[in-house]
Amino acid sequence: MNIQKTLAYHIKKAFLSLFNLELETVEFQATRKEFEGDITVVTFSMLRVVKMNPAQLGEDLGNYLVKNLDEVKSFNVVKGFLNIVIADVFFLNFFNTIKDDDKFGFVETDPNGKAIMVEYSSPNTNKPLHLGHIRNNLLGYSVAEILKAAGNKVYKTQIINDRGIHICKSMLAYKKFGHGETPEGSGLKGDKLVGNYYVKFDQEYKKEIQTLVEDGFSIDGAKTLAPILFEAQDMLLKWEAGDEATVALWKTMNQWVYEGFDITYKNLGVDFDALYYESDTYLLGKEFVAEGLKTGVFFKKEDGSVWCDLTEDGLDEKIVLRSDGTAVYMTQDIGTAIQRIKDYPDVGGMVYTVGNEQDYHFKVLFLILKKLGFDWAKNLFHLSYGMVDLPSGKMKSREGTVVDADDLIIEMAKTAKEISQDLGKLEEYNEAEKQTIYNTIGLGALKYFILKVDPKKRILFDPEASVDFQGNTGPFIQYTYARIQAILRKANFDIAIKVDAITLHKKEKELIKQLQLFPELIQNAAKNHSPALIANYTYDLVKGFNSFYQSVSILGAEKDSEKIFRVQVSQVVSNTIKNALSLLGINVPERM
RNA sequence: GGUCGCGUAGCUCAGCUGGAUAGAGCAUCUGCCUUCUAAGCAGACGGUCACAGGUUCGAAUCCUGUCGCGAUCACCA
Repeated sequence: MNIQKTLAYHIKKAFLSLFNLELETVEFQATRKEFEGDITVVTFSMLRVVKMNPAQLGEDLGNYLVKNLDEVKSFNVVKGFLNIVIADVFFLNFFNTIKDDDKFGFVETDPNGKAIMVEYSSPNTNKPLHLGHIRNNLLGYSVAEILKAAGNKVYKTQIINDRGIHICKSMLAYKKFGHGETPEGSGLKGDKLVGNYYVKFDQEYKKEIQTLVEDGFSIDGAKTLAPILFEAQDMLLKWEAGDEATVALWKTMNQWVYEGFDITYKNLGVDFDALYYESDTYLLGKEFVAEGLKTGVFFKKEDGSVWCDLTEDGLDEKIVLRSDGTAVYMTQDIGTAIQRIKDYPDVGGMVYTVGNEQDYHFKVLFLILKKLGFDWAKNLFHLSYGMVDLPSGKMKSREGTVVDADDLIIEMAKTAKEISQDLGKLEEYNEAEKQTIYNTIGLGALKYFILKVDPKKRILFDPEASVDFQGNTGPFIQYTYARIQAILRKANFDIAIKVDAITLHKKEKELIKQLQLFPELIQNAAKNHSPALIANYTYDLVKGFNSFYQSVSILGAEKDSEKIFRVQVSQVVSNTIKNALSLLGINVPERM
């Protein structure tokens, strides 16, 4: 039974015996550092029930608790706050229950429970991944891991936007200017190669506009008249009609992109359990639009387009099928959702990791799925996150103002290398081992930098001012882990110690208190879909450990029992760091 | 214009279902490596929690309004 519940029970009992009154809730908070105590009861709200001054009430309750509860050692009252000091033995007993639990705080997955499908990444196939995708991938991956740790079965997935005008633009430019270039021949990553042609298309498009403007057209007029645009649209029609050569080129170029993406995903350390392609799911979407038309969820306008009326829900009308009968974005998303439930009948809910510019889209999508009568539709969640902006403003692929994902990962490892070489602590390792550590640290810095921020907020990323490696950062946390490993390498004993042999040091008690919060924290992070909560917790834990580390000697403790206990605390802390970071997709180095 | 989100120290961010004197990191300044890894620790400096009302014993937190920034309101995805 946790201490809070025990206290709440006894305080309610105290109310019965002291005042013959029943209390509904007891409000707790952590005791502030400047006061003595481990947990604090806020008595203000109780004053509604008993009319007395808060100081006296605190005294009465404190006395009762000390008398009736072994766990309560002493207390003090400051204004309306009853600060309670918990006996060491309580913390030591707790510590003993977790010290051999490798996965302390993680909840075993219920194999019969409902699964959650987490979608993330979901790129277009016409250009390489950039910093925006990195935030998406890290968030989605992390939330999936957190949901797992909280006891859910999880499938990671993405929808690949493999059809549409965007890929046709790359295809067209390739056809016109590519001269049969291949990733193998040019040594370029497939996604980079295809991305180059997307940029090439845009350049040609702009050139044509320029020419048209010189001929006297307005800019807006020229934009709709550029011949290359018609060619691209023409290509899309050919693709939809199943034209062999076009489909073949589409397949080839998409394949290049997938191979490129796979490398980036691998370097980033993210993965997927199931892949969905828009080109496979949009037809199912159309089926269900037809279905909804019958049941009256949708209606048809005179021109043949199909709509959903959401005005009663405070929204607008939304198109779900064009007048020419072709699918729109919404059609495809309806189909994909339904397809997923068909493929994975144990899925009871889904999380969509998509930028906040699509808040409205997902609001509508979820509503439509509800109207179509799917009971799982109530368990859909849009994990919406803010954009990553550069100091110069928005990133634009076509204008080349993007921070490329692959480049950034390499850049981070390079910085890690420079710092590490200055410090010179890795002499025992060979080059390959060193490089692995640089990658771990570089990625750790990047991932932590992005995940510690509340997903809702936009991130300003300045490529000039490089990501920090000191303070509230990934490397700082990794460093603490490595530091603990150095101790554990020197102290490889495994002896059980008696709890009554120890008087807890203040810092030790703080660490155990911090550890106690971990299981609830995981649940909380899962409920809120927030890796930031995990990041902040880990930072606090690590700060606590470093403070402990500097104020006592672990291996130089006076008594053996103390030494063993301190090593064990260090061990549990390092294991918790490792597990917490794994929820953020961050690895830990044994040395750094 | 309607809707949604954000606004906390010079900068980047915490602040749980309202609670004690609003917390960290970076930057600036002071100390601490012959002793377990100084990517560290201890401390100083730094705030009208955008603004104005309201609810409450108590508001950064909840409500209303104003201002600022962003997104969105397509037969684009």
